[in-house]
Amino acid sequence: MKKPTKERILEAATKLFLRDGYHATGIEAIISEAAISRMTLYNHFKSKDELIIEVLNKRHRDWMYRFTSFVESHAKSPKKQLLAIFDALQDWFEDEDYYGCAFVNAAAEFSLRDPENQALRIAGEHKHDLEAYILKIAKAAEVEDSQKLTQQICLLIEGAITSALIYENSNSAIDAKETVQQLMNSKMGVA
Amino acid sequence: MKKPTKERILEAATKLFLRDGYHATGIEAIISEAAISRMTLYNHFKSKDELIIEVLNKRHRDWMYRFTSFVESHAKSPKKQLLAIFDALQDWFEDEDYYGCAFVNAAAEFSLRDPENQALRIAGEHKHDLEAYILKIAKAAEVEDSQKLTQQICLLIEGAITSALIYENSNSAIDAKETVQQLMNSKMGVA
DNA sequence: TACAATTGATTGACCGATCAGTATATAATG
DNA sequence: CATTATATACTGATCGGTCAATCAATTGTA
Repeated sequence: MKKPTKERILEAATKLFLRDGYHATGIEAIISEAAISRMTLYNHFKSKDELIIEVLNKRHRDWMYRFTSFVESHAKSPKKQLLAIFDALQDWFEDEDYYGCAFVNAAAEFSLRDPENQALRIAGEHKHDLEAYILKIAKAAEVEDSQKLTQQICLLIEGAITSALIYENSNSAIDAKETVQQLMNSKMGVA
Repeated sequence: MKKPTKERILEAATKLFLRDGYHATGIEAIISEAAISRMTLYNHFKSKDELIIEVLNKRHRDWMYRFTSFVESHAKSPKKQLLAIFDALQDWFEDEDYYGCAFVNAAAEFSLRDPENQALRIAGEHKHDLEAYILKIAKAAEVEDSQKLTQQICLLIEGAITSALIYENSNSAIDAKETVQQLMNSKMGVA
């Protein structure tokens, strides 16, 4: 086995949490998927909750890296990067094991009444970081209202993520991209 | 007690499933919330799975009724109704017990690998019905491309639902509304 | 009006299965 | 030999679901 045990556990857990849900995935399933034994898992993580937290933290790093790498390698000018965002999403949605956003799913599954919940905190931070990244590009693109455009792009990103999952709309990323294009072309005109 | 027992159970289950999640909500919590005993629940529903299905079916009816009623009572012309959609969302988001969309949450929680899963089927049907309703209005509004506008509105609806939950953005519905307004004003112009 | 019979809803005790987590013993590694 | 990781068996708690007894209300009969 090449990969460190801890990494194997994290990858197995990530796959199952995404595919089957956080609550529905038991310890048994994780150790089976990672091909390790029970105590090995508890040697690396002190509880399932902590495993969930580490999975989400790692997912945040991995996802942001993949996302930003795609955007910056597929487009050079900030304006084109704003559109390339949706090519990155399209690339993601085409994964055979696309099961939605780990953070949106976590927000759906963990009770929002618990403000102490770490998973929810990480989910919020993830979306915040994503928004900050887009705002940075939007400002570099020198669009009319970078703040507003960023909000609109974020809305469309979230919409595309959900639509790709539930509507089984394989074009949601493309639809969102065209919409952003249309918004950037329009000279504004709120009623 | 005025309300029928079955209805009380459905309301209690709906509240808890939404707030705490489908898996995390146990039978014990439901019968406690509904102030009934265990067998009373199983007398009305043969299993938790069936209860979930009935909750979702009822939620679909109730949600669509509230949504369409709001839209149609707050705007008369189809064009204005397309914008009133987001006022309806805003109204929904302001519920003190807004915990996201029951169907999006269900899709997040139940394994998408199981194509037989009833909950996922209902979630898909719900979104399909919602889209059909919007398309009907869009056609009546005689916009340039009603099909495309409908897709865009659906993307923005889903985005607003998620953003209201995770970003804790209380303006997501308003942002989405302004975006639709901007899209309707723009004379198109894809690159 | 009286009273028993029937029926349907409700209850608390209980079932096996499975949950997250642990104790202990063994095997591998330096 | 010392240390670390692994495997097996087990814990108490909780899961969804069931059973048999009981309660309440209604009905039939006189």
